[in-house]
Amino acid sequence: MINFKAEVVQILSSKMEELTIDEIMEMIEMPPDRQMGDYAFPCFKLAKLFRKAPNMIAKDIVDAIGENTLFSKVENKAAYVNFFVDSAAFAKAVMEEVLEQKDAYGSSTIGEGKKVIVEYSSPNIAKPFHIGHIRSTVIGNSIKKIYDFLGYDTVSINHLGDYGTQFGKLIVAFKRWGDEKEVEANPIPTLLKLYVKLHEEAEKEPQLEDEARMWFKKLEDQDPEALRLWKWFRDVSLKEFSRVYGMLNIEFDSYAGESFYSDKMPTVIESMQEKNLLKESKGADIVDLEAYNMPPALIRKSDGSTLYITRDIAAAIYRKEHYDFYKNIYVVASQQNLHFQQWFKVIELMGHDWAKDCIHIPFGLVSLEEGIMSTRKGRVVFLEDVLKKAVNTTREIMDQKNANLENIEEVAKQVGIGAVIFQELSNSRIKDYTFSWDRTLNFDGETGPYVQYTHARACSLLRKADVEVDKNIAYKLLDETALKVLKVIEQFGNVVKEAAKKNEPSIVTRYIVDVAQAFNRFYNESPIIVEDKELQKARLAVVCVAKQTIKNGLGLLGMTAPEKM
RNA sequence: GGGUUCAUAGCUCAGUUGGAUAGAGCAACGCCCUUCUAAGGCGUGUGUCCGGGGUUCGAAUCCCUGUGGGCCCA
Repeated sequence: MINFKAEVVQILSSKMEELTIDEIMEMIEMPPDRQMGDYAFPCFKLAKLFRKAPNMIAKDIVDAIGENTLFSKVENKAAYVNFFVDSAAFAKAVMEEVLEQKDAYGSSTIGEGKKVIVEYSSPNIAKPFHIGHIRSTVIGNSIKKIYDFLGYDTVSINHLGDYGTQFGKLIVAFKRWGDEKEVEANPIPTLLKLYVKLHEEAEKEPQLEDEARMWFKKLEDQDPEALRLWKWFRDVSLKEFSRVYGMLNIEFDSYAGESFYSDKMPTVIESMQEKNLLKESKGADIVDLEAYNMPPALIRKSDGSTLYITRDIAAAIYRKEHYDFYKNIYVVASQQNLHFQQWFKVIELMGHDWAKDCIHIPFGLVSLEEGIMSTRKGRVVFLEDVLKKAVNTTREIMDQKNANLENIEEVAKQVGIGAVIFQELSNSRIKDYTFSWDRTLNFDGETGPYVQYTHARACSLLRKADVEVDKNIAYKLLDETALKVLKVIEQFGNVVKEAAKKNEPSIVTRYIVDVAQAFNRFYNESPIIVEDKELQKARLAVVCVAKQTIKNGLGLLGMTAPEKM
């Protein structure tokens, strides 16, 4: 594809030897309105260099440039030099690119040969999968897909919370009050009930806590009964999680959770001892981080048990050895900021220069209108319920609008669940938000259904016209609204790179809305299927590339693009 | 108390490395389906960009400071 920006730089560079190519590249801007041109070069900064008023500099540059084939007009306005791209040349460049690349349009090979690990979702075993878990799950999945699209070799890891003293408690509770059939039938709610009951009973009967500690010890010592129960709890929980992952269409390359690293911690602690990092404090082993303005990292408690931080360090070291990652990304709530800073620092102090390749991607807190979520107080919204309700609502809307659709169930799932994912990925990660059914189930405006609907409309046009779109198009027939669509589409590649750079899927989400808005304006203003076959073909080509861009974009969010809805 | 993060329209939020008149969606009201899917399009109104300083040709954006909220640590 012709790089118009590079052409602008070339032209400017030939008129101004005082500036380097890179300096000019840095200064180029996109005007806020297309009427002002496609690229702009502001001259304010040059005032000192040329000892002239910025307006005059801009005027001189324009006079010097004269005629050019790629740009229909070069104009001076105030202190700006504005470049107007020749419409036909631009349309040709964009459309050829999309039509050639198809599903790969917007992708890149910049990540080739580099391995990126993305850890996300990571729920706790035997605990409900609630609306708070959606963030890590969906953001992480999208980040993985974005890196994939840029050519990186990605590994997705679900770091399950499947180890710790709570399993001792669970074993005790199950042995006392549990029923195998009940657990099998309804695993997580039943296990949760048992867990809560143990806490209540332990207040009256404190020796239950000791019993629980004993059973966890047995688990660590590979006692057959403890191991069997733990594994069973893990399996039934995972089965339930898998149902939700299935609805979201999310898969993981690895489910290596906390238990997987339990036997890898002693060597890590030894290595810290060798490096003289550990200090004793109140019977516990810590790494003093005062020099870095952080509280100490607690590596081993006075009773000898290890902590999350030790497990995370062991996991990171294992991953470096096993995967030799280029980047090791953690999609975990911002509450854990300090935790990550601490152990990244410990890794660095251990002499691992790859500490800088470990990245924590934080996101904000989800709360309910009634307050912060609390499973024990029953203040919780289950993710599966949200997804089901979204599908049902979609189904109701479809029954009114398009009841004859052959695969209506399937489409209702794609749209309903897509709506939840899209909304989750609409705002910047870091923002806190309050979950609201109204907002989740509203399908008007900047929503997933809006974008999918736009895609379905485009598909419908292509079906109706039933002509093959190729690159042999009368580009000059396209009018302003069509060009605006192409102008947005051209940005896709940059948008994907920007989203990866900032690890921010919402950049893609909002971009897709821009594409859909531009397309819908075009759709309303310009009849596509018209008598004039040449014009029809040109407009259909716009429909085709818009459809392709929306589809590719939705793919990066982990969504599908139905052809009918 | 320390750290961290956020504050933009009634609500939810965008706003690229400082750049031209600060933008979307929701909500409200009005218009557009005998023509390609109305989950759509068009139009109407609203801003102390949290307050105060500073940097400069230019600040919602950068620096300092104050206020208010979230989260984390003892």
